[in-house]
Amino acid sequence: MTDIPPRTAPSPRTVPDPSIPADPYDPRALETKWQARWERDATHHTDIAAGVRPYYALMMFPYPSAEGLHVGNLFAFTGNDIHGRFQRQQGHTVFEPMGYDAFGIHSENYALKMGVNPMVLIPRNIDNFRRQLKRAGLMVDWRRELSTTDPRYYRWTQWLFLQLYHRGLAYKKRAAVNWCPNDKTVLANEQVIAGECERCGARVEQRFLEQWFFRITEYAERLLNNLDALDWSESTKAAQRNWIGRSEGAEIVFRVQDIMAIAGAAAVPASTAEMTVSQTDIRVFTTRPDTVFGATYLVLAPEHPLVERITTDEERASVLAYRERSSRQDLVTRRVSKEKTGAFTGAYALNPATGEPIPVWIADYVLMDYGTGAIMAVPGHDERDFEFATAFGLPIVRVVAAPGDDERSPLPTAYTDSQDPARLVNSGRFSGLTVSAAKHAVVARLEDQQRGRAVVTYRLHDWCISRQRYWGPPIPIVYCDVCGPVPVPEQDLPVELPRVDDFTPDDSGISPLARVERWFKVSCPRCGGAARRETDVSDTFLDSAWYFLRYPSVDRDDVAFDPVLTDKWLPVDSYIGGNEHAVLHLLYSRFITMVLHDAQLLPFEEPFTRFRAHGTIVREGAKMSKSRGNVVNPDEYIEQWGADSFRAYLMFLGPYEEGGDFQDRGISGVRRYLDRLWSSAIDADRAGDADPAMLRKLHKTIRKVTQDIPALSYNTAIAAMMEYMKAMRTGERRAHINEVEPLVQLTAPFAPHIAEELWERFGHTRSVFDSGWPSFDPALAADELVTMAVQVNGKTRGTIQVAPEVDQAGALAAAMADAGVAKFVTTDPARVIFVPGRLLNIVVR
RNA sequence: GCGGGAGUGGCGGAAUUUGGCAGACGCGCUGGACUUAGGAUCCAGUGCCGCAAGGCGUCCGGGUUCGAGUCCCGGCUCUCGCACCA
Repeated sequence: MTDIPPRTAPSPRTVPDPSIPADPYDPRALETKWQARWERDATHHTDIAAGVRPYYALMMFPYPSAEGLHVGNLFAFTGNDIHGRFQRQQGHTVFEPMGYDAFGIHSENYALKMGVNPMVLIPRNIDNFRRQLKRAGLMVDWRRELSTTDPRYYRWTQWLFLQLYHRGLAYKKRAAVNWCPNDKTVLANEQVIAGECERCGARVEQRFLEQWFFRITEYAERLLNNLDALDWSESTKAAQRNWIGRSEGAEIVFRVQDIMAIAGAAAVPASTAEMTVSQTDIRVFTTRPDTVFGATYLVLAPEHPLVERITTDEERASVLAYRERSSRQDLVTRRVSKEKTGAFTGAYALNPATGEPIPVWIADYVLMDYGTGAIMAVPGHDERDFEFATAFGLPIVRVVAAPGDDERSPLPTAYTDSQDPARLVNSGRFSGLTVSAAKHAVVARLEDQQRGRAVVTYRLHDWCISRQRYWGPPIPIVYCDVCGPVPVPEQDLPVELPRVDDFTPDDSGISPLARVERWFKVSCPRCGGAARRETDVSDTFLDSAWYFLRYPSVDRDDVAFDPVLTDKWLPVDSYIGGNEHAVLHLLYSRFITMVLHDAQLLPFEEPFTRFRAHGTIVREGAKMSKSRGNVVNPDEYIEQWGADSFRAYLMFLGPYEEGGDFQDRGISGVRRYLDRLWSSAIDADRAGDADPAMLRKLHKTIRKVTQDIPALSYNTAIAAMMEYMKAMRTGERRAHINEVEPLVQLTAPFAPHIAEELWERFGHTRSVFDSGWPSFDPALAADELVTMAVQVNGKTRGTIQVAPEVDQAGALAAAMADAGVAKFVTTDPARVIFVPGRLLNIVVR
């Protein structure tokens, strides 16, 4: 910080300085006073059971890092706090809770580094966070604070797991995970930065481990469709649509030729509802079934289960070698190098459209976890297939053409147009059809032949919720040799995390909890025999996927969330948070809410009625980072300028939903505003009447602020108040109390401490937040005279002061009386454009 | 590649919803007042060129219109999310 702090108290001098008021604005003293007063008077306590007109104003709860509160946290919380305080002044009972998302790998890694159990560290971090948050003057009901690491909380996280388990939405399967060979641990996706471990920088490997999953894909369609009706930031909805990644297409069956010649394979046809599938039929997914005549080969993902069965003896060695090579390659290098590699299996499949045999390849450009893990390659009309076919000399056939294209000439590149002028060629009876018509026709034909069907595929995967780590809620499952996996009975929850000294992850890929025998050795809840606990813990995102349900019921140990309170407070009226959680947290929360709705535990299926993503703050044009050393420490600024100034500056520096540039110098502007508010209020004239012109200005300001706050246009709301302040003080005039008092109420959400103090000094005994909100009189907010722009041929040549209801003739007369205008009007106007109250345009030829 | 957002003074940003005085508000800067002093406070000015009259100005190029930062067409740049997704 380079700025000189403002003087808040008289300097120690022998002669009193007359320019320093006897009673200056002293934010430090006053903020301490009011924070204590709020606590004493329970000003911020929410009457959960009996409060009227409930309004749930929620912000994403923080991860309590050891570094303390980040300015980004405070930006988010302050924005929510202003909204909440405003709603309270509108007469709502506002609930603005705070909690801590304290499980997870961040905390655990930090604890490992310090060599202290996170059970010890986390409470310290939380204490520090709470101290900082209180200093910022948030309207939080601290009695309802929660931490996800509290057994009273995660007991219900485990309960939630069981609800999904009982509904068949939790299952276990082997899956690829991120493995850091250096830290010997599984990493969450978020812990992998550009293919490297975020802690040590080692290249992350793929490992296959048994994992617990939630069947979120079963909800894909609902998660997608509901978005349309949600009042959420458009960018967030777009990110979710993107993530869900719905695509319409077809599944087509290719029969592998000459099955009996392949050793060990038995062609036993099995019939499904839609089509006949034999054990070596290859199902592919395509969004372009219209191009099936151009499918000149098939590609399977290297790890596709059919590979072993169809590979011929001659090709076995090279196929296995390729498979081995690609499995060692981590996902990231695979993405970086887009060079096409692959191996021929020796097998051929019949193209159901042409009847021709086409070769079956494996290649890592086909992903096992999307579609069916197999594609029909149409090199003529897909860029990747074109590259592959070129690299391996496979045939390229044109089956779509624009008018005028030579149907026989070789394609220089893949022709991927599927819009109107493009038509099918070389496609038998389908030639001549448009792409969209052909899609339907081809699928219909394949359905008749039982060789295909229309399907919808999603990019969304099932949610892997298990973590082979220590710092999380243990998954409440017990494995019994006799009974198999048995859920822990609800009355036995929580399954408490044992306190251990050594929670270092090891090379086994198994949770550190697997070393705690006294903990995992249990008897089977069903048969009483010897059994073993699940030693994986659940993903942090599960903790945060339901916390908003817990706040109103946080003092209840008999239920996760009380139905009556839930009905009263939820869904959340206003949710504010960062767009970095646009997909994971917000999608998981929606999913969990839908599941609980289906289980008839919640009357709604969307948790957040309104969501707004706040922007990010940069500093002096650059991203804040520890390495740059340009991180804003809220404590320092609050110390120097006061919490009120800091809050107001954060809200003023840019549009809330975009964030902005934190410039150290800028904070002095809002501080000056508060200084002036202070002195105007202290010196306010209590005799006589307010200036009518000023009252008109006041009512306009009230209208502007009242409209801007719900829209989160905090920067313009503050600008409007500053503008009013300037008007009130022009020519060093003394403001009348009736001009200042409502301004204090308007300022209150932004700068609560100073507002309370001034409100009290005005003689009120109750909190300014229970004083209501100034109303504006539209008649008063309207001007007596308006300034209209006068243009000649579209160029502004002057302004006129007229009554708002003046007609065209009146405005024209007034305009022509203006010499500056008249001199441009040399002939009779050819035309006059009149916008009442705004503008007059005189058109001369 | 797909999708979202954005380009406006020296700087942060208003006005884009509904086409109607571009630059609100703040920072910074300039001048002045008060003052022993000022990095405090207060007053005035501040888009660019020009003594002025006036001209020019919202990423670039077209268009619609009496009138375009705002609408339409084409392009450029930045930014965020997803990405060999078939």
